[in-house]
Amino acid sequence: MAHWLFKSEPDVFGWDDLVAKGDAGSEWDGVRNYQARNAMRDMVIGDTGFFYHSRSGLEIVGIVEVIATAHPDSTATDDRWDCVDVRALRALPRPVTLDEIKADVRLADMALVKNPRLSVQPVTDLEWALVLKLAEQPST
DNA sequence: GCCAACGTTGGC
DNA sequence: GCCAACGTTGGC
Repeated sequence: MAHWLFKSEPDVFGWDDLVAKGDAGSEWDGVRNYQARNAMRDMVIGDTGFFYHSRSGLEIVGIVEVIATAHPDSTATDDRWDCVDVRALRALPRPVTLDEIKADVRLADMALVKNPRLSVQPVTDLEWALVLKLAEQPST
């Protein structure tokens, strides 16, 4: 199973909003960027992803699961845009901040750091494990 | 709220 | 097909 990272502004659609959707989850709609769309087209059911709060928060707060593969984005006005469905799986033991990620040399290549504007991005197995490990350690 | 960085658009 | 102009994103 591959790993991903989904970004959203908590003021618009935050972790709590996805949790509120329950197991039925939600379309990850509104993506209008080809790289992000292509990432979603590569997802399979059961893939997991980090949920990151951009703009305010700047931290990874939870883990989502892909529950439907790419299908047309119901909010799109043309047929270029696809999206997947995701549901909240669990919150991290504690949020992992962007500052922490930047401070860890092993995470310096994360798309989150290198290409902050990409709203849906792949995460390597190593990055995934390292972020989870950070989340399990008390904040320093 | 500002603005740098990036992606997209459209005139040529 | 190039590239200037524009709009959007997101860290600060």
